[in-house]
Amino acid sequence: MLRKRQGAGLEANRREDLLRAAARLFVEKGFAATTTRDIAEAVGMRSGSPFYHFRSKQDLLKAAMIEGLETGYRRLQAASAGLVDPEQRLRVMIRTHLGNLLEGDCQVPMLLYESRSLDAAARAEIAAVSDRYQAVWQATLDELAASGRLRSSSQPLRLLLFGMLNWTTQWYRRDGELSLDEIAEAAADHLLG
Amino acid sequence: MLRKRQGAGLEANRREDLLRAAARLFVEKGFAATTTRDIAEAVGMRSGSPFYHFRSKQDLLKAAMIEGLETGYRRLQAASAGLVDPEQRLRVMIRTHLGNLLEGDCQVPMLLYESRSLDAAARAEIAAVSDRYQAVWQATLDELAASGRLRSSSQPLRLLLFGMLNWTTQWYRRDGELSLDEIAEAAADHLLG
DNA sequence: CCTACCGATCGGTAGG
DNA sequence: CCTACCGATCGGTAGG
Repeated sequence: MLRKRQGAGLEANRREDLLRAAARLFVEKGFAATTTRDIAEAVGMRSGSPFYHFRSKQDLLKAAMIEGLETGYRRLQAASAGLVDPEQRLRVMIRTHLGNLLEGDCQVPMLLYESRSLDAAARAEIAAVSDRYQAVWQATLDELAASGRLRSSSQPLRLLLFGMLNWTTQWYRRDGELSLDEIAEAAADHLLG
Repeated sequence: MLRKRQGAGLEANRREDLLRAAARLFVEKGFAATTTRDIAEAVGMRSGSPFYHFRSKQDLLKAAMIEGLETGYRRLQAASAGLVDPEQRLRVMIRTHLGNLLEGDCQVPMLLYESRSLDAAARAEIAAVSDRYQAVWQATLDELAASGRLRSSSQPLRLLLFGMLNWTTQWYRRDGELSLDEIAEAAADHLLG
């Protein structure tokens, strides 16, 4: 019984290893340019072994995306749920989102771009998780718009805001001049009055 | 002589056809997921024929990127060069950039993302063309900052601005609610006071 | 620009 | 999770 539980735990660990390696490689080289052999090698397996844990390469992508999104969602909730003032909450959310993007080893929005490689069913599953993430933002932006602390309607604003933040994955460098705190502040300042 | 010139013209046309098809497919499916056979088929050629015009698949990507960037650069210059007021110029540049991104059939910034598939020499060539494009923006943003019409330093701002604009390729729909004019205005308003 | 083709690679599977 | 393998596909070339 104990051995059985331990076995299942180890197996789950290997699955996690594969997911992390896959996410990193998919972001780095793109889904199509990453081979399942690359992923296997990254975790010290032989070429056929990933298929013991995942049915297909697409399945690996789907699982990596969903896990990345859910981790980000949990972090966002944990950081912002207690904040009553919507402006302060937005600032914390922006900083948390940048952390989700740039402090981990998997840049989810760039991964999301790869959903073109999935079938409609998988894309729908991912869109559902992604929508939850968006909804948290929309609620706070609506709150700010209602109290007059945003100039314009809040839906196009959400899209422009996500653009500012998500595009950082294209130019941010850990050893660059700007810290995440500074970027977060600049983005928030340009949004709020 | 006339026939010769005509022949060269037709050949150049086929080359252009290949470039346009390649750019569209590379954006749509990604570089690695697009086969040279896809590109050949898109212009009615057989699988080996693209290699009469281009040495390799990478060469096609490089040429498509450079041409896209140069076309965009020309449009940007043509639209903005005559404008003296920097604020008005910035607004026109924003609108023109959105046109470059979303009115053509090749979304250059998303193509730029594929430069990871090129070698260092090709990447450097592309970076040089891209830098010229950026420099036009930086000059106008500096001018605005110097005259106090921008809140913060203008270099991080340029990056955030490009994020707002380039990310539109991820959500903009031609038949959606927002027009390019409206998006351009919203972006400009959130940048300027 | 086409025909015919090659060598390499890749996702995935059977069987243990 | 490994070994051994298959069928398909792909970038690219020779020769015309």
